[in-house]
Amino acid sequence: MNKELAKSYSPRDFEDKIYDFWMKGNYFHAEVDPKKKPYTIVMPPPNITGQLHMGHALDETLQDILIRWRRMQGYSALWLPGTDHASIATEAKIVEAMRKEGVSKDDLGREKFLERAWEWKRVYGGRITEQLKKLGSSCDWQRERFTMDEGCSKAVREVFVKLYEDGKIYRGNRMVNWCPHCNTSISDAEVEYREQDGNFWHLLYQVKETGEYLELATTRPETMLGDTAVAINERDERYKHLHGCHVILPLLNKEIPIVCDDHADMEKGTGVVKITPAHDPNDYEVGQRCGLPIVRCFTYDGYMTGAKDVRKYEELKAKGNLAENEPEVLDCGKYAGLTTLEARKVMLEDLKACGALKEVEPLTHDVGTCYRCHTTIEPMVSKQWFVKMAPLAGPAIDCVREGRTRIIPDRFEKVYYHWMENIKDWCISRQLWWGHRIPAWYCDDCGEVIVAKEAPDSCPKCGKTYLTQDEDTLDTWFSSALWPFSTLGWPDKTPELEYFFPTNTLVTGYDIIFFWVARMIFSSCEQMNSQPFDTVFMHGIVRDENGLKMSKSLGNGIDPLEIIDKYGADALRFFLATGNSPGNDMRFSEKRVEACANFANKLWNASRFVHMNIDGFDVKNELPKTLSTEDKWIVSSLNRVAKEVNENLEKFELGVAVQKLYDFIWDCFCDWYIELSKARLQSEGETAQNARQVLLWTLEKILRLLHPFMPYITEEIWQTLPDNKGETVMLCEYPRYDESLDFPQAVGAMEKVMDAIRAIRNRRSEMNVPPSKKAKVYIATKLSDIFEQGAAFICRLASASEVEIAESFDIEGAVNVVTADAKIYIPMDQLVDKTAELERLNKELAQVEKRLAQSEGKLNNKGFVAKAPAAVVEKVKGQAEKEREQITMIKAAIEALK
RNA sequence: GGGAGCUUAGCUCAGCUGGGAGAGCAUCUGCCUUACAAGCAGAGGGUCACAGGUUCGAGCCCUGUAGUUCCCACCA
Repeated sequence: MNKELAKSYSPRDFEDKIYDFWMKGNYFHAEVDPKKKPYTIVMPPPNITGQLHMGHALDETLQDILIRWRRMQGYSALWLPGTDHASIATEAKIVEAMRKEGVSKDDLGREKFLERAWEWKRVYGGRITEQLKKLGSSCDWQRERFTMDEGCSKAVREVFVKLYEDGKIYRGNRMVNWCPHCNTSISDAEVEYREQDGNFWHLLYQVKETGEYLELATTRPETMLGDTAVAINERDERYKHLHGCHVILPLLNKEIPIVCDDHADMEKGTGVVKITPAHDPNDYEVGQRCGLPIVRCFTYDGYMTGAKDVRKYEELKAKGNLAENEPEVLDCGKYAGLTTLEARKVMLEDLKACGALKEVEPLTHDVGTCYRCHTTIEPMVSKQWFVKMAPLAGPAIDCVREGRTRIIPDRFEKVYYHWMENIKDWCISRQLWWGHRIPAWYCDDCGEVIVAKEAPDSCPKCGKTYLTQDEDTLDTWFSSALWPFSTLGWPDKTPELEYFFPTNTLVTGYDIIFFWVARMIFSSCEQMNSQPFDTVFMHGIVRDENGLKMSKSLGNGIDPLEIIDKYGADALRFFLATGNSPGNDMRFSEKRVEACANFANKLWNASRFVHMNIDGFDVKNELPKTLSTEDKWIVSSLNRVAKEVNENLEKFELGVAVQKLYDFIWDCFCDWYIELSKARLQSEGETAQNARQVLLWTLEKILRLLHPFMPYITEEIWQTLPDNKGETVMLCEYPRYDESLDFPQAVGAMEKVMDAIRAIRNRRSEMNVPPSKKAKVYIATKLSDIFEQGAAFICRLASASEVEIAESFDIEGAVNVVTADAKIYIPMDQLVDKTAELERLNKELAQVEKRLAQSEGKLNNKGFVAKAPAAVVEKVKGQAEKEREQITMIKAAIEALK
């Protein structure tokens, strides 16, 4: 590593090099170590199709901060990385790429398609992980996993079989969300509702028995071909006479019954509802209750069914292979083969023509769309695999309610409960090829269903060997739900699992609570009988500079890699950590990234200053035996900031922690301590040597404290410091509060002197006196010791030529400054504008008097004195005392001027 | 329809269990004070959305109102 610090801060020159250094040192690797406490984070696995975006950058940064911090605290800190196969997203990309070549999935066949998919994974799966490295992520790459690797696949089969054997997984025809574009079922969680303009089409169905017309409304008239009833409410007086009657379905002239069901709400519309059990979730329920046939009129890829579809159904029927709830298929005749939307148009014209369309009423409503392609979801009855949620939800709710898993911020716990308490069975089968194939086989001969971890040789029922595996694959989230334990070796009993599980912190965005967090919790409760992690640390999303969600379609995404290239990874990380409060969205701001880079630059230059002064001397990285007041002040301040940083990290208030550090490094260390040290550094002997040691010691602690946030620059600088213990700052002990390093008296004294310096600077600045013009300063104070000690600083930092200290002075024609502990005179005769000075003094007097009035108001308030904590009362008393003194001093100054 | 968040300086946002309103950027002033002009020293700028309430004391707690964003929900 470099022993020299470059002249200027240029992150590009060293970030990659440092990462290599860490990798070579194997510092990210965490071992099972009984001597240490484990701390584990499993990385939310990015999709293999993914490109690093700001959301990842935020997620990874927060995790890396936590893991580096815990590692430095001495934990065996494991950050386990990996990627997700993302079945639906990846398959869509591959299909799209194939389409451009004019090849379809069916052309290729399953086997060839999967070869191609694995090739895709090989090419792109590593891209995202390489990008993560740019951020400085200290993951244990030796333990990197993939949701479709052998271990994870084994875990998937294990869980599937177990749940099946427990009766918690079943297969059947149920209403599911069908995406006609992706050509697969999706789970409820994968449906996104979007507002769309539409219409209520009011239709008239004639009652066969009475000849009257029933009016009903629908937003999807094309489903009417699948109507198998109309429903009314049993108590609805308007329709009592129609119980047991029938209506004639227009266009088909088919007779369907009028049924009574509570789903028909008397308050809504006409109180009459058409019932399409095959294409509407509610109607499906009504159909089940009333024993209605299910008639399907859409194909699974979004067209109206026709003769061909009917034929398939008939074939199945002939074979006796119709399952429970298998929908009948309708030949839609003239509409067959049209897309559902085309059919809607034509049908509306036909309905109008036959007088069945009474009215068109425009409305906007929320329409379910596929979260991947945003195609409108078609609810369809289809044969799928489901996880029974009722037995899984209870323990998962208890897990959070009893605090075994804590969600931060806790308002998300409510969201979690609400979802869990109302959860329906989880449709886990997908009509896709890329994913974990469902471990179920069907006997071609007797139809027996065999669910097993490995492919069976023969049918256990009839002994025949013609078995066909289920064509479907599992929902991607089925495998990611097992991530916290499948990655640690489960179902095998590995030492890693024993040691690192349950994991500690899960860091993720609130947008995947349902997809992932909730499912990990119930899966872990079920399989491991334990929480998967003790804390979920939620963050928000990163929006663009205008507060809009970054998205591909808007083209407003900002590439983290470009930002890193421009400002360095440390600056980006620092930006993402600053102002981040749990669960809240944040806005990206290049200006602020720049400000963070400036901060890095500041630290860089401060380090150069330290080098300039210690190079060539034999300086130990330890505190000297005797500390001056300013040494004690900086040591105490550092010590206190270490405390605050640790406390805030414990609370996951990374934004607060990082702000405290920023203020300390910039204000306390750079702007004050370095300036204060200059005088001593120019002297000789022990005085200078002590200053060098404190500078080095403090800087080194600063680098440690800042390391989790800005890993690269801290390492680069640390490597150049003398007297280091160890090879890398990332394995140094993280500073903790140490009572023996707290010097309250010195801090108090230093602050009084700093107050005086600020006050003098302030006055000079108001009067536009350039620093080059020095002036003698007289300080009237009762605390002469403190100011004697601070005199050199006042000279240096407040442009004083000389400082004289006494209890009081009698000076005319001087500028006055009053602090809480001193009255300061600066004789600058030629600069003193008597009227202006009087004006200013009067203004100041008014201000202090106002404050005194506030203080006295409190103290005269019996309630306050009686009820406020003693410490608060004392504080106000002290303030009032100082304020009275100040008023006396200011009044005296006014008198003197007159 | 239900739920949640947000509303603080010109802009973007912090503000821990209630105890004298903060940062960054922007604006203005003065400085090349040899670590840093990516900087230093200062200044201005806020009825903490509004209205009530609790309290000795409210940006913070409670109730209501308005605006805004998001989540959930089968509204035909």
